[in-house]
Amino acid sequence: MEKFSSDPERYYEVELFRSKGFERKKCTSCGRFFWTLDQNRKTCAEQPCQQYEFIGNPPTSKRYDYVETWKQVENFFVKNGHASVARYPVVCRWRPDLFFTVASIVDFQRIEGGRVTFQLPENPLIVPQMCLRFNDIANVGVSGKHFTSFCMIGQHSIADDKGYWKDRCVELDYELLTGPFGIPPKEIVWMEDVWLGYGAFGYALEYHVGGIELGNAVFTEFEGSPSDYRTMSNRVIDMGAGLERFNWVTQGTPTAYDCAFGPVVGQLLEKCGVEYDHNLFREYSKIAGALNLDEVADLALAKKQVASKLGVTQEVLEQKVGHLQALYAIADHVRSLVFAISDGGLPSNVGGGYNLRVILRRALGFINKYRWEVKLEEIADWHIDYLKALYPELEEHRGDVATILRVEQRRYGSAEERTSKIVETLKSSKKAITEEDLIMFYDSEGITPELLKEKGLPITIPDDFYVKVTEKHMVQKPEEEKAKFNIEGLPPTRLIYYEDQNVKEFDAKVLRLFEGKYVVLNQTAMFARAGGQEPDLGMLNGCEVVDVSKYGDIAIHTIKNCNFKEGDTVKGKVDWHRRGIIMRHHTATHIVNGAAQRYLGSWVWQHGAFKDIDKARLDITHFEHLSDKQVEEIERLANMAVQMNLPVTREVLPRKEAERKYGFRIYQGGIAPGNSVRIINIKDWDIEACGGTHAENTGIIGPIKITKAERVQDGTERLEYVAGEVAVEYMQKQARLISNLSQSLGAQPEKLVEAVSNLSEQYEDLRKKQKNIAKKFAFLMVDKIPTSAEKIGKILLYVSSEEGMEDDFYVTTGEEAISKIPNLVYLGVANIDGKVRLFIFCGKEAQNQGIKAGDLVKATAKTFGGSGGGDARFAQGGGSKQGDVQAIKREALGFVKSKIKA
RNA sequence: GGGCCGGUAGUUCAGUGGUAGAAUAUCCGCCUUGCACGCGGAAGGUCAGGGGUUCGAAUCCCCUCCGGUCCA
Repeated sequence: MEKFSSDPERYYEVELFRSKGFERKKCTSCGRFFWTLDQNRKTCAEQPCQQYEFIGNPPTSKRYDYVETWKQVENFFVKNGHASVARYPVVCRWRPDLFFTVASIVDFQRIEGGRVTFQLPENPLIVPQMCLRFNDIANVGVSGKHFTSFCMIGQHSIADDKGYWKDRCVELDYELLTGPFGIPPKEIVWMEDVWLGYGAFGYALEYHVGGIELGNAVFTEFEGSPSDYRTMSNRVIDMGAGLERFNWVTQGTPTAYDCAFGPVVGQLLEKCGVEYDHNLFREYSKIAGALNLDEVADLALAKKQVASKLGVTQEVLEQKVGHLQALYAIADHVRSLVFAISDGGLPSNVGGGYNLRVILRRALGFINKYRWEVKLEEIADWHIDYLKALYPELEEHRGDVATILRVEQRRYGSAEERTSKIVETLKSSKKAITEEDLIMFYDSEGITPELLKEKGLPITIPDDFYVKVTEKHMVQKPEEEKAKFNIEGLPPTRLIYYEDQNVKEFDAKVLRLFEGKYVVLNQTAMFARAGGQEPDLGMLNGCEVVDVSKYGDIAIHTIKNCNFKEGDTVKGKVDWHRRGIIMRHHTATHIVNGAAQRYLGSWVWQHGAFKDIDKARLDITHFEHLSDKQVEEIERLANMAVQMNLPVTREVLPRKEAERKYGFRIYQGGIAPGNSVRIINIKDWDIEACGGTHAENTGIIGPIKITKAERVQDGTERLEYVAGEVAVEYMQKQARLISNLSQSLGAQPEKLVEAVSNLSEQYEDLRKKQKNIAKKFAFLMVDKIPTSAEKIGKILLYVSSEEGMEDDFYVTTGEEAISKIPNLVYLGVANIDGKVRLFIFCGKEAQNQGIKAGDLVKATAKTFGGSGGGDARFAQGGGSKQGDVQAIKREALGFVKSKIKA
């Protein structure tokens, strides 16, 4: 910042400032530099140095609604030589470091190897880019200006012969404000700023009107970081302005929400029966706008102050304002969800899906709290009705958005139910709730301590509660070091398989040999591991190739027993059988993806894929675990695509053309680097950007058999399948399994299920009968005991070992016997399978004599080297050898005698 | 991607290595003109699945499956 501000002529003084006579000033309050035409202005235009002045008093000469506001901006820039391009998806699949598109410039950044390049499909251009940001959720609905989704007016230009640089940029923005929007020039303040982006940065001029920042023109001139940078060959204008704010300034409504959501706020007010006290709210929002909730230490105190300034009680304010803020937040959250779901985002508990679930549940939480009768899909419909004029693609996804919202509302319902059950259990339990409990409930059940307190549980919330939770999640992960080769100066490997997929043999020059086994060639026909496809193998000069992978543009072959040196020419031979299998698996992957999207819905995207020789797998985004029936249906569709023998074509297109022609659906595999993309097109079935080897038509793939479907994480289902000869082998193996099973059960294959369930039924039945008989037998035995037991003083000792009787018998007999004969000591000895189990019961009277079953079992178990335990009344033990009943009896006799004497 | 919690009767759950339980629903009986309630009784279990440790596992360990949830 200092660097740029210390040289304003070089960086900030654009032509417009000179020609119009803008003055550079330093804010008397915060010290920032700004440019203005207003001679009397002393402070900068940003809060807290300046309050909003446009509320109820818009500085523009025109009033536009949200969509119209964009039309005005668009017309202006198109008239001035810009191409207007359609928005990019809000789910940011082309950037590895982002879940969501957070700024318009993100559309045009491609990141490879930590470096960023800018690619504009047109130059210059503008784009109404919907952006999602989840870093300030608590302020949404409250501050009047925070959104989780907003439209960034992106004005981008590369400073070459077609585009322009900062002078023209600022001139255009100034004309936009003063022209179509009719803002008096004196109202516009430009503030000096810097902006650091991913791998590039520049200085910037923010423009403010009426106390609010409308846009920020970043002049991205340097790449690298401020400590280590160089000037870019293609400097980029990155001007981003908030459509919501432009719209707001033209309307001067109490909050940006009142205008930015078109008719939706009105529809919500009506549906929920909420009263809107315009006067109160206008005054409130002027004050509240100055509050950033994150920065206010004592929220309650701040609210109290606001209330007293407005001359109402805090309760009235809370009530009137609370309803409205909740409605605004709901409108915002649902709009974000409409865009996210339309673009392939799914609420879940992982990745960006988590952000979506958070706002979804926040919206539902408000609806619940105020007991409003409104469904999210209804609100989504209102948004779509309004926004389709600007974003017609939303209409196509209306049904899918509703489906996902319904699923999530159901989930929320069951989560609520679960929570209240846990709260009830906690309330009725007498145990004190510890701090660890609180952390556990939050961490694993999602129940906040605030909620527990709210529900009336007597707990104290530690101040550092969330800090502790965060600490629990702190784990450092070991960084894996990749084998590095010095490939500097080597030319990119010519990849023959991209020119002619049918080359099986080739000659190549050995450019470099690392450690005698890593070979770099000038060209290769062996596919190098990429995009989840395992590499081709084969032979180089008769040496076995065990791996081929890519380091940047260079393919490295790993070989065994090298017999050549650098500079040699070698003969390469591709393992064609392996190639054929992997190729079938790869094309099958595209087919299954297409089948899943067709059958399940448009929210299905590839989340990852892997194509190997023995199997292939595809992870898709879907909100629930697939049933067997669904899997079968996908399998049926996939095989249908095979039987239709669809042609599979490959073409390499410039990125912008590919995107225009096929849309963003082509990015199933994630990031496709480079200026051009290779499109694999299975006619009328599936189109993806892909660098793999593919069959030329679907017919040669042969059968596709899905072998497994599992939920790898919330919102992601993994399908595993095999194709071609691997599928045939798989099916044969299955058939063999069934045949073996049916032979060993002696049942026809068709009757297997019936046979097994009969068997288990019979087993259950027998078990019950056996238990019953043992019980009856036990009662008979009890009657025999008094006559056949050994008598030692007042004590009766009875040792029982019945052929074939199991645990149940002895337990029942013993239990029954001591209840009838209080002076009985009962020993049951079960010798089964070379092991022994021992059950000992002591009647009341025997216990009074000091005979404890627990002690007796330990003493008698010694005779067979076993052990055991129990209480005075009942004990059990055993050993891993057979027990000698006579020895046990002798030991027991001795034990009883010793106790009686004592 | 990194964690954490859970899976026991139809249902909701208790059960810290020693005979698998409660509540509720079900069935039978009693009470009642009838219903609700009440009383008594019965039936209901692969303790998610597999392996291990142990004389003995719902309980401890490992793996798998299913569900939930937090963080980035």
